[in-house]
Amino acid sequence: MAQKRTAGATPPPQAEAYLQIGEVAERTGVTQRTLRFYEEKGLLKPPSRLEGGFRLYSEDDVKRVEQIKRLQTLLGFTLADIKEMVEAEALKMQLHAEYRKDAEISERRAKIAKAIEVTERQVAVVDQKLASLGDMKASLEQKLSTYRGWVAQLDEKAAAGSQ
Amino acid sequence: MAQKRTAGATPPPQAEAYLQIGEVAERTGVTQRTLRFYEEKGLLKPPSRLEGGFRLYSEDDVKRVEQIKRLQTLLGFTLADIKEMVEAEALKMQLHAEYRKDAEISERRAKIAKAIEVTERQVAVVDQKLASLGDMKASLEQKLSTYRGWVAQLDEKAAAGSQ
DNA sequence: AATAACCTTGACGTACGCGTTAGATTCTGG
DNA sequence: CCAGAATCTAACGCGTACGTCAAGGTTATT
Repeated sequence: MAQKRTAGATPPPQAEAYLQIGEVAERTGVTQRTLRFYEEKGLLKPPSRLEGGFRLYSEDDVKRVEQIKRLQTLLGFTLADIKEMVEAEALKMQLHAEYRKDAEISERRAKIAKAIEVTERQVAVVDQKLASLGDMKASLEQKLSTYRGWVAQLDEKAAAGSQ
Repeated sequence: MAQKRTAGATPPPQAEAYLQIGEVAERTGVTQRTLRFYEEKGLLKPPSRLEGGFRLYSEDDVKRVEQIKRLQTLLGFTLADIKEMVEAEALKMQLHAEYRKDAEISERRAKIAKAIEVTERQVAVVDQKLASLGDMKASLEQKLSTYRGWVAQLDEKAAAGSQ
């Protein structure tokens, strides 16, 4: 066979735009181990595979990895937290898929209500962090202005001494 | 001896306002183990002791523990990061103590410059986190409004169906 | 002086988030 | 068709941030 073929079990959407794990690792700055680890932990959906078993990632997968990294390193969420958020996202997709089908309306209501609840909790957490960070920034700038005041005083003394 | 006496090696400032580790733990919500751990790691200065070896903490120590916890749990800094910040704070105190003494002016300048540099880096980090959190909040609220739109649509259908 | 309540220093255990081989398999270029 | 690069699974290792005994010593109370 001259062409790469994809596994029958989990074919990629249908386009040519796939990425192997090495490329994803390079583009996202995480290691291959980390990508497999996220998959194990349910943070990334099991990607499609080549016949031989090589993972094939989509651009969406890349975006999700970047999202995970931001949540983790910049905002200090645990992977468990992030998994919850990812699952909420999956739920949203599920809702979207059901949107045009004739599912039970009350059931749809319940799911949406749940999604709203989860999201509102997330907003509350983010608000708390924003407030804390704001306080912190204020106190840091307070410190900076104190330091700069000291430098100014030293400058004055130096000027007075040299006259 | 009818009165508790403090150890000669490291007497507390001089007042009666001291706290044993259990009280500090209770007031800050961390465990005693955590307080000793922070001390081991240099995040808390070794507190004074009673003759028998019991740790005696000050109100300032309590505040520092609370600060550490905020930095850690809300903002996601590692203890190593926090140690750096605490040391910067110690440097500030050192500067303040030297402030009225006749230390070398150029040396003082250098120390202040260093403190400013460290603090500015911290501000930059905080700004990045603020920006990320802002983005995140916006996208969460975007999601919320999408969900609420869905609910509204369901409401419409229900109203139409019941007429 | 006995006893409870609190504290001490080890020292080993644990959960999280990956790092690091190891050995086999698969893919790509010549 | 085969060398060499990329990937696979499995499994043990490691740094961080503590938890959890264990075996005592100290302080307060009676």
